Amino acid sequence: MAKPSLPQGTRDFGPDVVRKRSYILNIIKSVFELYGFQPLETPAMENIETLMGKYGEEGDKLIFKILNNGLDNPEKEKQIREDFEKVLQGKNVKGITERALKYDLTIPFARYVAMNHSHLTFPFKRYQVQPVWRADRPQKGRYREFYQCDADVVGSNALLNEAELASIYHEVFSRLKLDGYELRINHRKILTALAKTCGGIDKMMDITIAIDKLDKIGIIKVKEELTQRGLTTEQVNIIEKYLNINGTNDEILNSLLEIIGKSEIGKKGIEQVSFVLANLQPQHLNLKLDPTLARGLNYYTGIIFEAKAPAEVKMGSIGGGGRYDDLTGLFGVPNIPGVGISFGVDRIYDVMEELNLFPPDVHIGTQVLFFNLGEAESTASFFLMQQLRQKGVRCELYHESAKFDKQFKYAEKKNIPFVIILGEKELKESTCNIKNLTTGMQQTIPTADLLKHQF
RNA sequence: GUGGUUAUAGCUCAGUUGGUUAGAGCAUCAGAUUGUGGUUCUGAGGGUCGCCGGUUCGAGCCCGGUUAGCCACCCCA
Repeated sequence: MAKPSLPQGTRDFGPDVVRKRSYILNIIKSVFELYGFQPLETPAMENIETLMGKYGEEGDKLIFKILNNGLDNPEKEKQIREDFEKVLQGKNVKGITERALKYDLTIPFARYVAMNHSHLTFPFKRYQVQPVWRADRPQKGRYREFYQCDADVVGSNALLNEAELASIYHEVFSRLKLDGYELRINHRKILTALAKTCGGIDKMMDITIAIDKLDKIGIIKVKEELTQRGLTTEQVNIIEKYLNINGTNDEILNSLLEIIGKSEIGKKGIEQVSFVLANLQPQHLNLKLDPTLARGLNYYTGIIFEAKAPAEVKMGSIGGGGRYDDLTGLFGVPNIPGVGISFGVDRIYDVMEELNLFPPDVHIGTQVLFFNLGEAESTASFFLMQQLRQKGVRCELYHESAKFDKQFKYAEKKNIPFVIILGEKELKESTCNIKNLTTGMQQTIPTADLLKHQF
């Protein structure tokens, strides 16, 4: 028998890890609820045409496709061979694969809204916490199965939503003690205006992909890449001027007005960003306008967000989002605009682990361990334990009569803070010993008082 | 998908130009200790050297392939 193993890029989560993940997830979910979002879940798999073509050419390649069942049916052999020929040419054929694992939560949500818009109350605010799958090659902070936590508002053009979503980022990261995070915003229309002034709208993709790398590769390489992508020196110079914009949010807005303010679309983008910034206290939210922020997903049309891990951990993006004018239009229901954000829990986990930000009590599962010191003693302990459980105290009784040494070590390993020792002597006297393993302090109390004791 | 790099005990890692029986620390288990853990001491168990093949009298070490981790590119949370 071969050694068991996991598929590339997937992980098991042991008890400690699940507790820490839940700690993060619970904070995110409760903040979503605090802002009036409602939960939604969609299936792990979608019909493949729901997903294809929504994430750009690269995205399509990273979608996990599911092989149809029954391909070995001899009656269909001829058709299947023909279909498979098409697969070899890089096409998707229903006869071979008609379903795929979901790639993100936004598109399935758009599909849901398109299917249910007639009986949803708009604006519809939903949050969704589920795994997604990408056939990417794994590396640090990149997995093939990972969780996304999304909050979206659909059916509203109000920029108030953007302001609220920015506050959610702040609230969640503050509660996680992840100070030092950075939230950057930009506007697709600002990027569009830039593209229009140099190279034309069809160069938009080339320009955004290149300038998005500024942080990583520096201005010189970005210029090289722009030239390589077919921009003239004059156009590259405008972009360089754009990339050199710096200063406070207000200063950046002014510089942007200078470069692209003449274009209607650019002006509109700048206005919207100003509005959102004006309605928040950006300095308190680590909120920074960043004209170089691009984001790959091509359905964004308005303000875009990116949350970055504290600079010292080299993780990059731990969340992102933005506004999309017409996502449900892809599914035949036009004119439902939306805006949403996403948290990448797996990356947030890695960052928190690296910065040691989990609270120590995150590991406390069982609060009290009853020692097992014999038959009569354990029967009495069991009875007491059940009463404590009724009170909501998480307890367990050691599974067999054993030496003290063993039972103490069990409690230690499981991070159980209290043990209750009830032996022959205590049984006679109707008392029990409560020992706090953190402090080493021990007290003897009448069993009758145990239920009143605070753990 | 492309390139680089790593893989030895549960964990972290040594392992000489290829040479007899592959080591250490930590962890585990047992004992010192039949009602008080964390310290200490003694002892024990634990390995198909990731997997498959090749070169060689002989491979943990060299070569090829493969799987997985990590890193870079692409892209992204």
